[in-house]
Parts: sequence; structure tokens; C-alpha cells
Amino acid sequence: MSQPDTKERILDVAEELFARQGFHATSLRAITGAAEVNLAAVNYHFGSKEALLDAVFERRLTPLNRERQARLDAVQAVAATEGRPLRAEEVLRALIEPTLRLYESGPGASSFILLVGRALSGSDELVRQTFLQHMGALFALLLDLLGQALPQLPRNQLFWRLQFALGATGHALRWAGGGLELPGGFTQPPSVEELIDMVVGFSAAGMEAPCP
Amino acid sequence: MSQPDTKERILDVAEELFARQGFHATSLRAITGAAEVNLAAVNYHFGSKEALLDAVFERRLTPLNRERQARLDAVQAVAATEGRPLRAEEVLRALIEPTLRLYESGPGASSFILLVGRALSGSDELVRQTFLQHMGALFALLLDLLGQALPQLPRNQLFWRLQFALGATGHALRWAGGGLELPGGFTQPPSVEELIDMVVGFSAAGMEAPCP
DNA sequence: GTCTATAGATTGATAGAC
DNA sequence: GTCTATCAATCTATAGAC
Repeated sequence: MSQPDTKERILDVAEELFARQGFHATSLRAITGAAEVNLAAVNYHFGSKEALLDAVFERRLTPLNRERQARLDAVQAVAATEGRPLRAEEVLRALIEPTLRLYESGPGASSFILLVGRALSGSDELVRQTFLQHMGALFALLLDLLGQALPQLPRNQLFWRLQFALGATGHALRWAGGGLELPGGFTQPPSVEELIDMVVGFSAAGMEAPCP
Repeated sequence: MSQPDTKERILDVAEELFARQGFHATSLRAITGAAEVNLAAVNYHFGSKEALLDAVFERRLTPLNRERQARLDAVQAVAATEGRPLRAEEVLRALIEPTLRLYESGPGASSFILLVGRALSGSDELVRQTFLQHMGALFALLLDLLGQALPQLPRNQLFWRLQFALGATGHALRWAGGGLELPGGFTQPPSVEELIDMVVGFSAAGMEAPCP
């Protein structure tokens, strides 16, 4: 070890700046300056700017995905013991709720939420690819469970509706993370609780829409 | 005039590169190189890189917004003569369909669709602000008409659901513009027609979801 | 592990000849 | 209007002293 955690301070600041300004718009100087560490520390501890981005994702996504996986398993188990099919609403909630609840786990996490919103919306291809490398397995499981919940929906339609739900969720995450200014001086953001209910309700209704 | 339209060629190339790589990741040298014009031409014709971005939006958004406005007016008129309330589905379609139909108006337009998707998702704050400057009035009208279509929905809920719909639409636009690679080697993109129906159907169902 | 110093490349913008 | 040449700033990354 070194200082009261140089590595951690770099991760905290990088997370915030990548989220608020984007990856390309954030220089190593901005990161090391705000973290009050030396410019060379990033390359010493992480190897490169890209590897730093990967580390930012890895730190939060490893425990978060563990929790999401557990909740998806639980949803499956409950439906099985109750002898009923899965509901799209509970599957989506198992995915979305742990993510948005990160918001309550401290000020740093809200930046991460914003960063995930960014990655979900594919704003920056490098950010998106790095994010997807940590998400591949979960995405496949998600598609499978939603297929069980909506067996009448053609697989093609299912895929695209899930994309729309991810688009809506990504947008919600950017709001929750404080990444967007309200247009036209509108109302203040809702509570995390309300936002979860709103985006899950919206997405579930969209997924269950009658087939055209 | 000069060459067979130096200014137009710069706009075409800038539109494509801003859409595919992002604003910050695109250098003036990349633009002028691909457009086969001199490096100094951008500053001569537009003044700065930011002013070029504004011109890219202005070129397509002025006629597009005129059409969207006309369609929203038409939807209102039809509902009035038929003596029935507005439907959320037709309001959303009046907004979304002209945008996605740009896709058929030539290869250049598909890049613009992708760029709008980018701007909608707030990936880059400068791109988003520039885009919003061209959209302010239409957004207010949209919120008003959706309020008429869903009078039982609290104004707060309405606002957020519209945000989710915009998130879903932005995601759809990025797919339609060819901006995202399909994860897990999935199926090919649907036709524009199908995509319009899917995203309008999804968003309308989400907006009309029962209030929690 | 942390620091200074700097290499080496790239950027947006401009001056001035033609 | 177009061109060359270049400035001044910025960037990532690294070498080498401590």
C-alpha cells in the first residue's frame, strides 16, 4: 500500500469524470489532478487509460451482477414453487432494482449509475464494449427468462422490445445519476423508489403490448 | 460557390463521423481528409468545430420539425372532427415516424438518425444541448398533446413516461442508424416499417400503463 | 511507489500567399 | 475560396531520479 489508497482515489475520480464528461473528454491530467495523485500513477497502477476504464466497471459490476443473478434465480424459484409462469414485470425488476438501488449506497455510486446509462446507450463504442464484456452472460439469461414470461411473443419481437426496455432504463439511469439537466425547467427528479416503479412499470407494459 | 459544393461535402462527412465516432473523437483533420477539402475550409465556412455541429443539426432538423409539427397538427384536427380524445399512439407516431422515415431518404440520412439517437441519450452534453436548441418548442407541444391523450395521468408521471419513451426511441434510432453491433450475434435489424411499429407500440403501451 | 521531466503525437485554429 | 505552413495547447505514455 501507499497513501490512504491512491488506487481507490483514482477509481473514484475516474468513475465520476467518465460518467459526467465521457471517456474521451476526460484526460488523465483531469483525473490525477482531482484525485491529488501524480500524473504517472494511473499508468503505474492500471497500465493505461483504457485499463482504468475496465477497472472502474469491474469494481462495481462484479458484486452487482452477483446480486442480479441471485435475484433472477429467486424469481425463477418462486414462480416454480407457485406453479405459475414468470411475469415480465418481476424479471425486469430483478434486473433494474439492484442497479438503481446502488444510488443509495453512497455518493460515488450515483456516478457509476450514470456511467452505466452512458454505456447502455452506446454513446461511446469503447465504453459500450468494455461494459458488455462484463454483462454478456446476464443478457443471455435475461432473454431466456423473458421468453418464458412471454411465450406467445415471437423471439424477434422479444429481442427488440428488450432493447427498447434497455433504452428506457438507460435513460432513467442517466436521470437518476444526475447526468441530465431537466429541459424547460421541469419538476425535480423523483425518489429512487418511484423511479424504479415507473421504469419497471413502463417497460413491463411495453413488453406485454399486444403483438401487431 | 467553389467546388461542386465544398460546404455540403463537409456537412455530409461531419454528419457521418459525428454520428459514428462522437463529436470529441472526431478531428477536423478526419473530416476534411474524408471530404477531400482543405483543413482550413471548416473554419472558413463555419467558423469553428462547434458551429459545424450546429449546422449539421440545422440542415436536417429544420425541414424535419416542420413535418413533425404538421403531423401533430393533423392528428389534433382529425381527433377534433371525429369528436374523440387524442390517442397516445397517434401522437407518438406523428413524432417518431417522420424521423425514422428519413432512413429511406438516402444513405446520408441514416447517419443523421444515429446522431439524433446519440443526442437524445445525452451521451455528449455539447451534442445534446445543440440538439435541444432545435427542439424546444416541439417538446412542449408534445407534452401538451400527450396530456390530452392521457388526462387521468398525473403530470409528473406523464413527464417521466415521455422520457422513457424518448429513451426507447433513441435506442431504436441508434440501431436503425447502424450505430450498434448486435450483441451475441443476434438477428439482423428489422425493416424501417417494422421498427416504427415496434417502437411506437412499445412506447404507447408503456405510456398507457395503469398508474401504480 | 511517487515524483519530475519530457518525449512524441495530435489537436483546433489562424496567418498570409495565391 | 483555397492552399501551405505553423502556432500554441493538449494529450497519453514513459524514462529515470529518489
